[in-house]
Amino acid sequence: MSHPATTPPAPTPPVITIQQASRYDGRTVVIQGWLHNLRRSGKIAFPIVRDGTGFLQCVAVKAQVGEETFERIKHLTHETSLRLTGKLRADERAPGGFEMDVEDVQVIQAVSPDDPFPITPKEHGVDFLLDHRHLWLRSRLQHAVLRVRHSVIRAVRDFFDNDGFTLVDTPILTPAACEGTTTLFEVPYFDEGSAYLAQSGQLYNEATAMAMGKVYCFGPTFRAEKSKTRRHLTEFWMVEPEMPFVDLNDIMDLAERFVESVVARVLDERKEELKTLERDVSKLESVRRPFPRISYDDAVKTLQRKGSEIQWGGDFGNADETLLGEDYDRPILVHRFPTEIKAFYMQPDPTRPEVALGVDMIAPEGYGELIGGGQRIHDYDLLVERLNEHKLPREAFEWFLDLRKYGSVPHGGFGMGVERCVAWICGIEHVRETIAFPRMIYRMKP
RNA sequence: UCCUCAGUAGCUCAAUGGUAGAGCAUUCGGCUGUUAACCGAAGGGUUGUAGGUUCGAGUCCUACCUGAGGAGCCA
Repeated sequence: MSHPATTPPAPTPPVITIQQASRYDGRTVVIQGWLHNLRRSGKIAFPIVRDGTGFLQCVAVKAQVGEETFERIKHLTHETSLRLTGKLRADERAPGGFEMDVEDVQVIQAVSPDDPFPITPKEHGVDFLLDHRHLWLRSRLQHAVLRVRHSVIRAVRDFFDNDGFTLVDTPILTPAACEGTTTLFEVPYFDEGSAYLAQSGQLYNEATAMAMGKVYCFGPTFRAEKSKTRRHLTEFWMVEPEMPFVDLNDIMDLAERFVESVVARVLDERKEELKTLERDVSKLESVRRPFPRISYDDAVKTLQRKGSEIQWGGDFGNADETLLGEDYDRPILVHRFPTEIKAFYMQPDPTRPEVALGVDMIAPEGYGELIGGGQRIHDYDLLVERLNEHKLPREAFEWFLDLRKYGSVPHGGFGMGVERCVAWICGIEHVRETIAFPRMIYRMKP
């Protein structure tokens, strides 16, 4: 079937993302996105469009686009979805360095003026913003935080993948308390009665490490504790490496290299976002090995000198962690905590059984504990003793004891909460902004 | 669970116990380089809920509801 030759069709401009704008300088392109803001005067309008990859200032001059198109642009409402055609041009006056001379606008769905986009350019309260989290995500700061989070997660995976670790994900539905300490979310589970949402993958990691060598798991973690602070979520993401044939020093070495590499990666990949967040990047550039290593004993003395009420044997409060971290320009490693305040599986120091071979990494600037970990008990009899001391049901831990029966080796690892890491790197107050849909004690919607 | 604070227009906040107001958002008008644009006008209210004190309550008292910050616990 043939058509009579008429005028050749006009070349269709390429559809590009805002991120690609610099590669199309001087060319006519199509941008698909949402109207972020609109400034206008009588004969010129500046629609600012976002498409998920960035923000682009556009310019529509009445004399160029024509009366009818200009009128349509003038009345566009916030967050209307649209397709803009125009020529890209480098311009210092535009916030992103590039702007588009609009030739045509096609509205995909217009936001009704009777029910305008609720989040305005002015300030809002936390309650309102969290109720509208599904829309709040569109704002510049939230967009920047989630892009940093994405880079952190990629950096975490790349670090372990390139360091000889195998990803072995651990179950989210678990039969009982893994550590017997924190409160768990209970869910009905067929004839078995109840299952509990995982609060850590570590115990399973100890099994997979004996099968695979160096392993890590990376997934959501659940704590049903009624914590109500800027550092807590009930659902958060945690990465947990576990290694056979290592001691506490090896674990601290790994934690150091790991955090250094994650921070370096974000500095490299997310300059724009850190700028949007007004993060003082010099505070991140100083995050280089080696990190100071301080024993719990010395940490307690330092804290007492600084006026803390802490006594040897007690755990650090948030104020203590801030006090400890404030003298350093990088994270610090505090090691060898009193055995009594640590989990049942912590390996005691053979030269001083009253302290355990555990380590916490405390972030600077008051962000608190970033990493917690240490060496695990590898001796069968000692582990049985600890289970008894902690009044944990032995039957539930038979499989865990098996690991000490069939070729046990010294081993250990740590866990890092992704949200605390992202909050620290971004320099934001509250972990709730570091995850798309935060789950907190009094908030589960949207 | 405990302590502290807050709730007024769609949003952010004012209002000595005496007529509920401003900015933003929305609508209309003006403006050719704006940067949270600006200027003028309009519409928009059961002051979280229930009770109480008072001639009179957004304001004072009691209880409750909702939320925030912190403590404990933790990453």
